[in-house]
Amino acid sequence: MTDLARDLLDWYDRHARVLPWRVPPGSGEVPEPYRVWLSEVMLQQTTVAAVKGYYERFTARWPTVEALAAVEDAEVMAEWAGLGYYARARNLLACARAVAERGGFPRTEAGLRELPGIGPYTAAAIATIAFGERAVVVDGNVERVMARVFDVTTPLPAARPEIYSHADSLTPADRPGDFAQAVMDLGATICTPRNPACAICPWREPCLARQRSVQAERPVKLPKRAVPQRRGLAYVGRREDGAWLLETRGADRMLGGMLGWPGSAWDRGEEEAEPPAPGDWVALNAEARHGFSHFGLTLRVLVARLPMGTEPSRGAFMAASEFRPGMLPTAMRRVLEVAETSPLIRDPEGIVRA
DNA sequence: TAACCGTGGAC
DNA sequence: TGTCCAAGGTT
Repeated sequence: MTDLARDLLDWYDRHARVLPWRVPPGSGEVPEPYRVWLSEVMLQQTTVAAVKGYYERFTARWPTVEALAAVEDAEVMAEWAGLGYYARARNLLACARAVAERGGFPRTEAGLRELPGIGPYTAAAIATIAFGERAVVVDGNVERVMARVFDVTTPLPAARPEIYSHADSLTPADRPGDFAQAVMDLGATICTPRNPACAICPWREPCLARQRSVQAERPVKLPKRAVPQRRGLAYVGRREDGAWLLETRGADRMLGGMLGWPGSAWDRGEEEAEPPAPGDWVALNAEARHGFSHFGLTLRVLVARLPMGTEPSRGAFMAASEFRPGMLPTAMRRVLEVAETSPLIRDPEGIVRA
């Protein structure tokens, strides 16, 4: 083991973050593969703070991969709502069912890599954290830490092979899982993107970027292009008994698998779409805005109070007692907030009485 | 390779 | 208010 790895493990033994999916470092305990896998998938491009509540709810409802595998799609998607990147939830279910079918998780990085939603990072992380395999774990934290310690000047993402070899050179055969988590903790708490706390870093002495005072400029990244703006429209229909007209979005669309309001496509500049049911649709003045990772979206909102017996051409009615705004992805929640400024939606029964 | 795929918090 | 970004994967 290198001196750097030893120094970092010593630091980790004293400063490891306490997280719901972790066991204490150096305890000899190993967390269940199911919990490691679930946490790693949730943590893909997502902050620890955002994941905690979702992780607790998922593990409380579904304590094993077999339990999760048996759940209906819609139930899991509703529980995932708000966490984003919904392909993760679709792959999560596909993976759970494959694992349940084969009788457990593969115990090697290569085996894990075959499963849906498990890429190079996640396969390495599960193999090393849950099974103790020596695997080279490279996430955004590791990229930043290695780029600084070795003063990598090649811009990301082209620097990935170089960074991988640096991480490989430091990863020990003993406690490789703790080492991987230690680098990630270092990146999350000390070697942060902005204002790194070099003064208290266990790697402050060997760090080349700190020696050269260029740590703020590492890693070098290629500029990303500006996000375009798109428009569309959404229909929020509510029946006189309070039921909501919703559709499950196709898996090949944006927000695939999630509940949403029927409306236009957003990708062809189309602001027109047939209403999902006959009725007196009223356009509201306010628009719903939402920022996605690669475009901004503005939606016109049309609302209608629909009579009992209405037969929708798109979507289906969901009883008011079954509906919660938390089942919706955030963009659709924004549409709902705008729609609820109209009494037609906010209080359909009041209209009936009037 | 590069585009696509969400969200909320920090600054 | 705008920008950046987080334990990435898929195509």
